Amino acid sequence: MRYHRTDIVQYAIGVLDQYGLADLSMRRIAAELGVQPSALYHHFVNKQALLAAVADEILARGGRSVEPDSAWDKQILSECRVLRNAMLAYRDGAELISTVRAFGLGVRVPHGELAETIRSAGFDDSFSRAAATTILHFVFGQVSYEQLSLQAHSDGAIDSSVDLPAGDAAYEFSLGLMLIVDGIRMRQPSYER
Amino acid sequence: MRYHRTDIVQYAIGVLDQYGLADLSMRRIAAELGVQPSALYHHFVNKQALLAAVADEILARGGRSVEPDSAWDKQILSECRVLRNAMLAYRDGAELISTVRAFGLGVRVPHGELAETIRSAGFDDSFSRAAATTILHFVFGQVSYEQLSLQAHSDGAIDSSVDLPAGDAAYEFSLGLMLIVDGIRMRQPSYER
DNA sequence: ACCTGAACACCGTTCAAGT
DNA sequence: ACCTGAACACCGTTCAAGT
Repeated sequence: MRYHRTDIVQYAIGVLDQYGLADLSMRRIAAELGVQPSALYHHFVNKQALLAAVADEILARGGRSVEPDSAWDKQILSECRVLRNAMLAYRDGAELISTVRAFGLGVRVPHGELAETIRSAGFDDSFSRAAATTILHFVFGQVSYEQLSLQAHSDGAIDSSVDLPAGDAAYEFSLGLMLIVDGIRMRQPSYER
Repeated sequence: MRYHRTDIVQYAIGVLDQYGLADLSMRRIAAELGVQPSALYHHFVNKQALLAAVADEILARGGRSVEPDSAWDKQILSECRVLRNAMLAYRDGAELISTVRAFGLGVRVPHGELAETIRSAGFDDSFSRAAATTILHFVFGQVSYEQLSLQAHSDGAIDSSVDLPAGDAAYEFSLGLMLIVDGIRMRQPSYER
């Protein structure tokens, strides 16, 4: 059997979802494909590049938010919800995306869309980009934590004395996002009371 | 030579600062101590526990914010600045703390203080905790990213086509924090215009 | 209480060679 | 173009045994 980059990414997503990020090794992916580990290096320069491709595919599968012509704040909430769902759809999805970003690799995270949406509310480029970054930091942190506590409840592997969020995750997500969006709105030139 | 937990943590911080988180291995710490790797397991059940201790020590060295009796929002900014400085003081400090948190281990992160400060502004427990969590997600994400781009500029190891923040990190930090704090303030029962 | 020495079951990556 | 086979230089962790 001969494979392409895309086949490998599909299998890798399967491994991720079944075994988790900690067990997403080159050797395991290779084994799953019925191939020698070294074969993967014909398709990806290294493991980081493979993980980046997996991260991009997970985000791509989540789709894009298309709120026709609703208000900028509704649009942001919608874009973030799509992003959150994309990550929640696979085991350790948020951790994977965070990890790839921590490598300094480019992941097709919707920073541009968010910044554009904010700019459409009348902000300049520099502010819009910074605000979009703020939103993304929150989203990745929140969803990673959310996914961690999901896992903590399913297996017993996590120290229960720490007790994680526990509160309604979807609520916490909306609340945090709303705080940031409100903070942005307050800075609109046209903002009154 | 015989060591205690605390000695090992000191050496581990040295290894972290010199070689980075990726090279902070049990074997390297042991080598630095002039001891067999297995010796470390007499002091820590596993690597995660050792990393958690290192994370706690780094945060402890950062100290605590003591803004006598200034306004709640100033207090929050101060607490976050202290936290940021603590992480920036060591190579990969923010990544380390994020990693330990991702394990589901308890790190002595100032969540309680932040929540208490917010509660002092007149919010209920549930909201205060959620808002504190929002702030921390932002802070860890932001400072990790900040530290990544510091590293990207010092070595050439990071894909320069991705080009990271580039903007003034301290400014971005303050801005993001301010957005969240403003969002919180807007929800104060006593808030007017 | 603290450590050694040896082993086990893994990693990511390289490289010559095959088809 | 895609893969094998073998090797290299690492990991974290366990465990019997030493002092």
